[in-house]
Amino acid sequence: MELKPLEALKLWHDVELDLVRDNRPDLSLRQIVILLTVYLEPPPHTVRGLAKKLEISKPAITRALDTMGRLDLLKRKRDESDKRNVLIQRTVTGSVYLTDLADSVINRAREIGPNDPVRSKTSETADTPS
Amino acid sequence: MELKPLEALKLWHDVELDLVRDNRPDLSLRQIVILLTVYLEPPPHTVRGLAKKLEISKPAITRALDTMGRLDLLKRKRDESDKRNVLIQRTVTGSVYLTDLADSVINRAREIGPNDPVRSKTSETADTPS
DNA sequence: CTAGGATAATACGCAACCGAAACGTTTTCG
DNA sequence: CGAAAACGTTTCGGTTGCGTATTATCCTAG
Repeated sequence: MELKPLEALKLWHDVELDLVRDNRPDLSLRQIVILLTVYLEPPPHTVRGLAKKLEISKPAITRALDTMGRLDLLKRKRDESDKRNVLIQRTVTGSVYLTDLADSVINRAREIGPNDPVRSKTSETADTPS
Repeated sequence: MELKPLEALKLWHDVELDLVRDNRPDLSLRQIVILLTVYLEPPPHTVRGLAKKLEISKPAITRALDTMGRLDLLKRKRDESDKRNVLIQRTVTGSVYLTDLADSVINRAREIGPNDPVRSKTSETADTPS
């Protein structure tokens, strides 16, 4: 898939705008990366494993699990074969969340191609003061 | 441009991972949206205009301008014709920041197409405990 | 069965963010 | 003029995030 710089930035902008407006719980960059990793890559996922792979500190992972667990975006489960480990698992709510994200990316990407990158529907809410 | 759900999520994941790892100053979702809007849409940009368009509160815009101004990602300028207004302007540093972001999106998007969505180079840093 | 290593969680101090409300300045309009 | 509106900023109280350092629990060797 080929993109020009302005198209790439517009895509990014449009999707992030969807995220901001739909005011879902606003997750930090780290949290979103963790969530996506858990859902995209094959289990098992542990705190240490995620910390190493994503280059995020372990406490940051733990806190992210606290927050996203509270939001039911994923859940913890002790590893019974080695009780030091915590396995991070997916939830239905998390799947829905990411499905929505994927939809946003797909729809915004679809608009990109045959479009003038400058004037989209944005000019209807003018940025200039009245 | 057409994307499948898994491809969309993988693209999002990969780019966000670039952002986390390159540890640039980590901007919040709102901040990135503000930054992108200022650079993608034609000026002038005001606090009130951005707040309305992005559905973000005015104090949040002000704080974002403080932070990103400190990082030299954009700058303020009083509107001389109406001194109540503050015009938000671009900077070289901000352009570089977004150019890097665009590069990341472009490169990650290029990898998407003819690729197996499951096993990429991620498996070399195994997520499983040793 | 005890010492050492590994894992996740917690404590602490700090910084940043948020929304609502209040404020100071500038412009507009009666 | 003087009052009202518009604009951006600041203040307030509260929440959340981060990293470093420490703790509690569990496994594994010797």
